[in-house]
Amino acid sequence: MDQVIRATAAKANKVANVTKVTRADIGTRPEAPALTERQEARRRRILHASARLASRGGFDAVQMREVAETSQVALGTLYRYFPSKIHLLVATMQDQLEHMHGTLRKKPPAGDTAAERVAQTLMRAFRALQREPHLADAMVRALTFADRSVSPEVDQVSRQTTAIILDAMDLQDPTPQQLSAVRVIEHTWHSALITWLSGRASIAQVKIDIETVCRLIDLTEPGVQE
Amino acid sequence: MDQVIRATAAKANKVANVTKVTRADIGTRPEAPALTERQEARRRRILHASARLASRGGFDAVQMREVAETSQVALGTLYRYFPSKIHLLVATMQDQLEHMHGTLRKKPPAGDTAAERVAQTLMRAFRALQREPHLADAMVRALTFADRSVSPEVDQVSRQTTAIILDAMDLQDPTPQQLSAVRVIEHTWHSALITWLSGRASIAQVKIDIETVCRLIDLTEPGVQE
DNA sequence: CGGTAATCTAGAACAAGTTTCAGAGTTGAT
DNA sequence: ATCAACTCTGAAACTTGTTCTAGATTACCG
Repeated sequence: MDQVIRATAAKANKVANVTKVTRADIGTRPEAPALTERQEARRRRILHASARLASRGGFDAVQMREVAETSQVALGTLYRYFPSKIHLLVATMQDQLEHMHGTLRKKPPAGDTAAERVAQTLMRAFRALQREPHLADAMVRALTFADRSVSPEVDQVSRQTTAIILDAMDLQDPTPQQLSAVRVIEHTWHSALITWLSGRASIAQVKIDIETVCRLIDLTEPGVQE
Repeated sequence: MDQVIRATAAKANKVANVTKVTRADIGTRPEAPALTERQEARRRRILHASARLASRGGFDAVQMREVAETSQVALGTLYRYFPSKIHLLVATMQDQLEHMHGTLRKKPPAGDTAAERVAQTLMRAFRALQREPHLADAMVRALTFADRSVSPEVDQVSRQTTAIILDAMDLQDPTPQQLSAVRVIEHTWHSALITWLSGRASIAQVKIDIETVCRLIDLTEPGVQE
């Protein structure tokens, strides 16, 4: 539960004795340290195992030893690819989000206002999550539990989410106010998911919350106010 | 990290063999199983130790063995009062929230619109959290990481937060729409705190987010629309 | 091809949350 | 005051995330 602090400490160590540059975070997307084919395959196996275990029993069912075993990789190797369980699950989320974004792109939401389209898109995503509630649990919990050492990866997830919402709004260049609204929508989205996952809010309630927050967009949409 | 599942399982067991009713959750407020004076004192010591350790190093610094030692209580006893680290930290949050609510009540926010008053109140709370960022970290992380087994306690925290916001709005009987807005504000509040705590958003950014979401209130305030 | 640095494996070891247990201490009702 | 039930203590044990180590394997450079 507190292993994160140790992960952070370790990372600090690595930075400290820079004798041999150990490349951190093989698992992260953007920089892509050019993986071997076999490495890419390993990475894929790991993410696949992670998602499968998560689908079964959520956050707690993703046990590092089991992920390693399932993906036929030594425990140490797993940790080289993903420096902590949280990193692993956040990476899993990135992976799933990409799928999701692709899927959503195919059927753009039909709605007159940007608010409607965004609400519709989020509800579509929500229904997808409902099909794999355990997986959703694992990913969302990891995301909100992540500490500073996972910031880059979490940020990446956040950017991806923003992209999905902006896509739904179908805007060329959003105003700062609209970007603020998008931020708030993301906040609401995450937090509402959590309350649903922990059984404190119904699906209907989440729907209402999403629709409510999406009205914020209307507030900014008319645009011509200068 | 996954101990929560075991805690849940254990609780299930307790429910299962109901030969001797083991009273669960001494730590929870509302039901108040009538604690002895000494028990009340223990509970207080534990919460105090928890808060103190959290203030030092955040979530990870609150180690159950150390909390037990500091509060002069056996480990088993600590677990009898608070069935998991998460329970303990959520209870700590309840405790702090009570303080906070009391403090806020003394100086009601000055503002013309409900939106302003709420934003002002939340920023005041935010500044209080900034004074003890580690404590804030511990409490918020526990809150969002909590699973179903902690739902009642988390719900209690949520109700308390709602009360604070409604207080700031200064309404007699809010409409369903206003309640929705309050829910969304709470979502934003929590999620914004997380992004700040994990270093992904600045204080200024949090302020903007809060002010943005508070505009939702204006949307519903005029009220006379039937 | 040969050598060297990086990577991978198996497995032990460590840390902290959680559980368990036997015995000592309290409490409450009679 | 006394007995039964409950609670507390101290310590060991167990689980799972994380780290470490020594010895294979692999990738790559010449």
